[in-house]
Amino acid sequence: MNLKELSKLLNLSATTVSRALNGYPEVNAATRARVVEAARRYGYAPNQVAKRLATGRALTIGHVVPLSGHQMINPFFSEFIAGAGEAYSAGGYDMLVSIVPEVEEAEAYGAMARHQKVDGVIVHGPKLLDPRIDLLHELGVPFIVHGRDSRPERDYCWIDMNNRRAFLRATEFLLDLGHRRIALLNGPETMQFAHRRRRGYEDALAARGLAPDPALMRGADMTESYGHGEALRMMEGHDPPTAFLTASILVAFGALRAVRELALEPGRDVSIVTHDDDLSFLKNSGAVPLFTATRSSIRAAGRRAAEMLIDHIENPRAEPSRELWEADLTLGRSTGPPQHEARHG
Amino acid sequence: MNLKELSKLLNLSATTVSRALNGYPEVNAATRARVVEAARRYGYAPNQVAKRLATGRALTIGHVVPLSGHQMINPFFSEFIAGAGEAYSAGGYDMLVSIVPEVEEAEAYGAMARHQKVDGVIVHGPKLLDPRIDLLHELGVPFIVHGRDSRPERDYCWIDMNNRRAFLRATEFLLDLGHRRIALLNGPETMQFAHRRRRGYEDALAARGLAPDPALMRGADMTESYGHGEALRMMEGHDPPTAFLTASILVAFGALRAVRELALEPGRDVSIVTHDDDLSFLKNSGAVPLFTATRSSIRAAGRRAAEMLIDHIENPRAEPSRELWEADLTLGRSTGPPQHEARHG
DNA sequence: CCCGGACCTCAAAGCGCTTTGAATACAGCG
DNA sequence: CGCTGTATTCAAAGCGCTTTGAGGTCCGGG
Repeated sequence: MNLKELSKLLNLSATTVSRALNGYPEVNAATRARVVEAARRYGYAPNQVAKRLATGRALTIGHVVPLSGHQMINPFFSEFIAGAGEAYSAGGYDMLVSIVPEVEEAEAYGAMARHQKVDGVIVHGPKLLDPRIDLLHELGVPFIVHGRDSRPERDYCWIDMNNRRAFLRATEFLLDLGHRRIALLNGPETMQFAHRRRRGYEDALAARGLAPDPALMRGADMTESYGHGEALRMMEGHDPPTAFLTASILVAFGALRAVRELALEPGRDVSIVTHDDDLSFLKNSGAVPLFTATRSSIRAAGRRAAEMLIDHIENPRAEPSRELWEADLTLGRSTGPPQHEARHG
Repeated sequence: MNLKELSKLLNLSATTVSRALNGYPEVNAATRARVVEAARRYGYAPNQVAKRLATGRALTIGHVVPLSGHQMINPFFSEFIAGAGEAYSAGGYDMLVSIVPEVEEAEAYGAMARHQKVDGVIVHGPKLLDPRIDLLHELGVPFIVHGRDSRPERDYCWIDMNNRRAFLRATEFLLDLGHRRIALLNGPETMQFAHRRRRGYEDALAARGLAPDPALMRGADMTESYGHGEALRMMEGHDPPTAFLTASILVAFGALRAVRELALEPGRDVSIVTHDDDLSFLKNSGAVPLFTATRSSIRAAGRRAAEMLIDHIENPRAEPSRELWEADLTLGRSTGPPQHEARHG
């Protein structure tokens, strides 16, 4: 059933039927009712492809998801799009996802734009100096960055968490408890967010006159086994840390497992603070949460990012908008004063 | 730059340019070279929307992802699409993702099909008697089910893991070690896959003349905290299990955490066997894997499902194909004979 | 009774591509 | 030289929708 057939059935022109269904004012209320009813009865639904060609709007937003070097797909991605999906539904947009090896990432954006498949794109996981931002500017595609470049003064939309401050506060919190040897299990430090987190960590140490110890700092894809492996290695080294600051709850679970394997009590023998993206399948759960954590919902960010992008698409002349969210710092069961200080201080 | 402009520039008709670029044989080799070069130089890329309208093919495959009752997004989904994405790239297809509350799931398939946005869809997570299968048949949309209905004799494509046998083998393995009180931390039992897993578990028990104990069986969304909570409760109950069989590595990590909190040694005091979907961010890692597990890569299944669907779309008259994969059973560090038997047997 | 305006409806053009059916050019053949 | 066949190119129609610009109808005011 297409528009022509439906209008024939109704003895109306395609124009009128189209207008009736799209809510244009210049059609008689009785006619509209008749059209809507017929469309319902015959199960007519406009062909989106034709509609897109005619209107020039794709009503689609693109996401490019890179597979990291080790073919890992970012587990936060599904959480982000769960949020974005809500905004898309509300705004009548579809979501197009392209999954590509990391090295083809930029090209994937180019292809989406040139073929006019999408009205806008979301840029995930910006690197330190991210070429995609210039690329998208050149291509003239509306976009929003989840995170930001190191040149945020440039004219583009972004939504980000205050990574530096979150890790500054987390580190200060551990320092206040008396910890001096605090390990950082960071995300991949080619990423902007990880870079900022490290700065927060280092700034907090510096403010107390402490120098960061390279032996206590790592950066890598945020997996459970990374957290476990690095925590184990550090704890078994000489002069082990008394606390860990981890970049994701996945890493924190790994570190926790290492602590338990060493027959130590988390929160007493070793402290763990983590950033928590509030993943729906890995909750920081419990009446008192398991982990002391800086928390910012990645899903909420996805929802908001989608809203902002839609807004930007529909009002292209408006100023690019930015939002910087602060993370909560919630107290859990994984932190306490270091053993040594507790006994003697 | 569109086709008309490019052909004007080349002093050729749009027909010839289109054919040159699409590899049709009836165009002179020299002409083709000239066209291809010009397209490259001017950055011409055909408008996909127009192409789709003209050819009647969407070159897009749809995924509908439901948000469960508690708004949880299935973490396996991202892993599945990572695999599927590879097949789509290879076949020139795009991936359209629609994220909807569970109750609107069927309607989302209907909308994709009626609006002709997609050439086919993937059905995730079939329920016991899944209405989507009939619906898609009626709508005439090619589809493949990841999993299967309880009526698999009906004519549709599917790819599934032998869930029943995997859990049968896992249970038998624990029984062979001497375990008699084996807890099952299953997925949501409205799902076909969880239902089959439970049958495997029960069949294995029945074969040894053991009756399943309802106190040792649970089914729910497969989260870490579910695994932790249920394992803790069961261990603290009277007549606790000596082994756990869990439906996902997420649940297994939860159970492991509970075991450790009780100061018990996994593999010695309590055994854990899990199914492992081989998630890239939650590896069952180690020289000897952490968990004894039945393993089947959900990502590989995604890749294969996409290939099969594309095949089905391009050869609609062929018989619907099915594949049933067997899971490996790999030995890890989380299992051993039960304490009591070990001492006295 | 005529005219302007409000209201409703329509035919046709256009979105950018593919594909059909026809046209042109040229070589080879009898 | 006329004819057939092959190789190459083209004009035009069509995919299903929106939108423009125009036409028709009906009303009240002059």
